[in-house]
Amino acid sequence: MQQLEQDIRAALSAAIQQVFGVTVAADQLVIQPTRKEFAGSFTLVTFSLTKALGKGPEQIGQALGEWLTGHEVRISGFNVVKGFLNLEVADREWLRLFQGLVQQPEGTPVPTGGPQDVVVEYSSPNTNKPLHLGHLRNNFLGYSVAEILKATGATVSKVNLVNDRGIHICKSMLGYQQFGHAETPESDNIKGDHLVGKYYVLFEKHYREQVAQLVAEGVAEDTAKASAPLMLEARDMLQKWEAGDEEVVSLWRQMNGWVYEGHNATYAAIGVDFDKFYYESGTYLLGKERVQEGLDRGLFYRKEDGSTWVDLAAEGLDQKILLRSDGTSVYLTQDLGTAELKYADFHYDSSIYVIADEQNYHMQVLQATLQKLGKPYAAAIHHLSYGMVDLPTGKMKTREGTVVDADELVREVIEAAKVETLKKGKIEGLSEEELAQLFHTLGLGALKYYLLKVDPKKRMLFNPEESVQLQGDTGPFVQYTYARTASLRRKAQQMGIDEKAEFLSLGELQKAEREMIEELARYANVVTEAARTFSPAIVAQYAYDLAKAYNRFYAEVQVLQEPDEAKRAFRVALSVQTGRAIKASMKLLGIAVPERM
RNA sequence: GGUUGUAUAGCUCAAUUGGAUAGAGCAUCUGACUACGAAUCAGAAGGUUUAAGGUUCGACUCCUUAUACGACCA
Repeated sequence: MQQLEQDIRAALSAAIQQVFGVTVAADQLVIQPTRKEFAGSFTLVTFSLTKALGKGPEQIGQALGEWLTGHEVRISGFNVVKGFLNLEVADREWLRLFQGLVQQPEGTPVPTGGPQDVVVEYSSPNTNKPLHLGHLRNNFLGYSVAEILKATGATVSKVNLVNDRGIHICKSMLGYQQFGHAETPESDNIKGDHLVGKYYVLFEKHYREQVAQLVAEGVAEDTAKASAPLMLEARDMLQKWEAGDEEVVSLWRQMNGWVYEGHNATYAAIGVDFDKFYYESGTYLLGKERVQEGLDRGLFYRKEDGSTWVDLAAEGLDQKILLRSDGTSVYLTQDLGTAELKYADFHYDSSIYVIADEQNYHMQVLQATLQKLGKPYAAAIHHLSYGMVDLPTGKMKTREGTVVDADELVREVIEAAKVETLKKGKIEGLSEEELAQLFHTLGLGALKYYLLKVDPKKRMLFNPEESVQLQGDTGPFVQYTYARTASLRRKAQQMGIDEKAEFLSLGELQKAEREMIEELARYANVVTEAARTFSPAIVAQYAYDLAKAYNRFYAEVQVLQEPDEAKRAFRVALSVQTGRAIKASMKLLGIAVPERM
């Protein structure tokens, strides 16, 4: 398709030269897909040529259309509507294109000229609580973008930067010490991340009570927050941690271990993985060294209180603190260290950070600071900024207990898929294990598709009822369509139909067939665009379009009942190829497709 | 206060980056299973693209101002 469009551009450019004696570069022509209501596949917008050619838009369209049908065999017809020249591509050309797709081995990369060595950092959880709905959008996005970039032929490394240190981690540790009873995930049969999260919440609860108490006694709120006993203890614990206090570090290890186990179980359930883990406890010291380097080279400066700052006013940003007056590090400090480690490990030409848009400013500061330090890898940093997930009731808030837990949500979508699938009753003969697998595939398919179909940049609304729906623009709709093609293929094989027959001499195509080929041929464009914009939403939209087009095709033409042998084989091949394309597209979203459902 | 993002059908989202009569799904209504999977298909209805100006052959898209909601930085 990309090739065909280029050829048409070149032919149009030649036509303009021949007919009007004017040179217009092929890539300057405005070409777009023809709208459904008109005949044709490619449309030249002739408005933009009127000045250069000194003619009216209809006149230009008519002249170019006539020349092209006379000189380019692949163009079989044309029509002109106002400033639009609609070009019809010959059926033989569509069949040739289709033949090419059928013969292409699975997983053939789509070269885009984009980066070749990419690091995608995503997930990046705190080790004081379980994953929630917001993390799910992040994880699905990160995984999917990595898959999309792989499809362009790039080498992609997925990394997870674990936020395993800092005051918030101390809070859950302190909560456990003070309000816990030495329980373990085993003793209470609870996932480790949930156990730790419970004590983080308990800490916050008691801490708020202390603050409220102080405020009631007449203390100013800010002072109360800073001087509540629990906060003082947490700070004390953080200092002990930084000093390597044995008892504190050992508790830290134990509780983080529980969280890792819990998070890993969630990762396994949602089907995401990582090539490498980084831990902030392992990068903040390197970050401090970089701050010192900047200080030595006069790029950063110290204030009277001993804190270290970088001045990014020249870059349109503010002054930003790098080290506190007591010498402890801030987020930015450790991010400097992590960036350096990642580059040392992977020598990337593109480094993607999947982080919510609330950190837009922070990411600008990080990149500008690295640039100030003259780090060669700074320019390759790209912040894949995505919008937060809202609930019908508003924002998710820990305080108000409105946070949607990831593990629970996954259980719910699987259960919903199970209920609906059993209701349909089309799955006899599957074993218990196969059924469990199927419900998982469908439940996660619904959830992933729901979270990925929205433009990542945009804030989105999570509606629990809609997220488990199976009809319309949903993951299971696409999965269902795949299962249809698979079912049809099984029957065709039983009938001995050759799905790899020769189709070039088939003659005229039906509208539904032609549209199906056009959709299939778009795949490379879709991958290119999705990779360029880091947008799984484009792939989701495409998977939906494929499914929609196939179901229309399926309703309009007969496949196995078609009496003409050549046509029958062609339609089977079209179905098989559609199945392949759906499977490949869904794979880019991290979604599996079932053979039956 | 400063910076910044968003605003499209009742609801959730699209719109090939300035092109044709702004498209889908959900919800509502109508039709299609003794044809290959009805988790489907066909159709109806639903819009002053937040408001007001501007730029041009042409604006949901670009510019200005205002309003609403969000985020970040003090």
